[in-house]
Amino acid sequence: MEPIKILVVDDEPNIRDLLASGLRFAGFSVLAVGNGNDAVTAAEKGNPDLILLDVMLPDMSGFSVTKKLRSMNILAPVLFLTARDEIEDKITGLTVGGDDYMTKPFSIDEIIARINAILRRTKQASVEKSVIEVGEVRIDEDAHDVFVNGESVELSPTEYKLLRYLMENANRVLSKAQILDHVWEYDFNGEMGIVESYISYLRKKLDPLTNEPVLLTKRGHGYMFKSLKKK
Amino acid sequence: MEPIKILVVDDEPNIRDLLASGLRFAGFSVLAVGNGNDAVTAAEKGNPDLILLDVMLPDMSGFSVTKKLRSMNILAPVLFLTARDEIEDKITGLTVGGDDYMTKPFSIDEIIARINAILRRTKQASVEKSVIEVGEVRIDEDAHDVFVNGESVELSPTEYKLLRYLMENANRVLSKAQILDHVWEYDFNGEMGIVESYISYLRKKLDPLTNEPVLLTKRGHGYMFKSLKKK
DNA sequence: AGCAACGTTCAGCATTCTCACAGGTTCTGG
DNA sequence: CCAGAACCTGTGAGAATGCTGAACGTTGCT
Repeated sequence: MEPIKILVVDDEPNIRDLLASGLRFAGFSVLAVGNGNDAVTAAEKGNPDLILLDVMLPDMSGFSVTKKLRSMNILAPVLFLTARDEIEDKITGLTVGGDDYMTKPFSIDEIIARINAILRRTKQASVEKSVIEVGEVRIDEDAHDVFVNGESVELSPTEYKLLRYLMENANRVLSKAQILDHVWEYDFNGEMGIVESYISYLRKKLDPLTNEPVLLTKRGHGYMFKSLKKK
Repeated sequence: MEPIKILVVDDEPNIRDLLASGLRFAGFSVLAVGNGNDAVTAAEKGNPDLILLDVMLPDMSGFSVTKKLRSMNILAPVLFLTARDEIEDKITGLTVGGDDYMTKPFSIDEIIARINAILRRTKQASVEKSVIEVGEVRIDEDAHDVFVNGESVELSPTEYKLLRYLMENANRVLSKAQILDHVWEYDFNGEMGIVESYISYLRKKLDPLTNEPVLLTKRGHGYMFKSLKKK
């Protein structure tokens, strides 16, 4: 099976590397460049399945890059990255086709979820299903719905992301640092205690509906989503 | 089968030697350097499978090293080492890919376990399975779960590490000094009586579930995990 | 503006863990 | 068979870790 190719375009090396290593670890084949011209060249040669494109680039804007690509008949969907206070209005018009956009700062897991969502929509086969089901809990990625034994559960955005990350790694201990790095935005500067808080929130919502606790504390190591049956 | 190559980067010679000899004995091919510049050079030439990287280096931080490596397209996973008080502030963002981190002081066996965990997740080949099974006892390294004849047993972190070390060396006598060196943190300066205590704890938890004692005392020599069947 | 939902920190509480110690038990050499 | 060595294990103090409710600021919605 061919790996899915992603072209990452961001001028900040930190963000670029963060994205590259995160996406590579998630199984994508990644090519990363730092400006618009290189992006066009790389897209032409590399024929990526998706382009992760910062809107603010040193030489040309992400819009121009997209326009140029389209005129060259390169139709890979684009996931735009933009700072929170930058022009959200102008972006909305651009997310035609399969495109989408995200604001910085983001969490790496959220980026991957969006990428998968886009690829799913643009009829790429071989992309994982939009439903994650482990034991008694089921998540619908498209609708952002969570069900426990058929009963719907309302989760806040952060609760949802945390649960998804834990379920994607079911039956594997995840340290608080790993959870923080994957679920929270990359510029989060707080304490790990917040993970404990959110684990607590999730338990309060999930445990009344499950036959046995699904979120286990592995003292000294971290947390684990447990299910008897394998995924 | 090619040995797995590890690059060790730490400026304290004691720690560096401890790591190097411990990892060599565990079967890895080790290259050890003392600063960030040498690390970059060595990584470039040596093409290691994993990098053990102290965050505090004399010339540049572990972050910069990683950044430099990534920009050179050296994608070996990194296991960061950091003092316990440096942890809380700047550790976030480190474990995005397959990376992980550990706090100093550590135990050498714990380092090896983490290395294997990372290698298991990145390259799936040629790395031992995450399950250690000897006789009636089974350990799941990913979940940190312990089963005796199918029944789950709850162990504290130290109990778990001790049991793992004994099982990795099943049917071989281990002296208390060896156990102390492998299982306890390298700056532990207590008495060996602690080993006796933890052996006792383990027996109290394991013996009720086994058909015959698995932890044998070799008076005057040490302890041994015994199993009739070979692993 | 007012309100509700959310994210974040913090402090107090509870639990668990580590480790030392000490008295008891088993083993071994002479 | 005795004495000393080696080992076992209960007790408890203090530390580490984790849980949770409360408070507060921010954001978005009506």
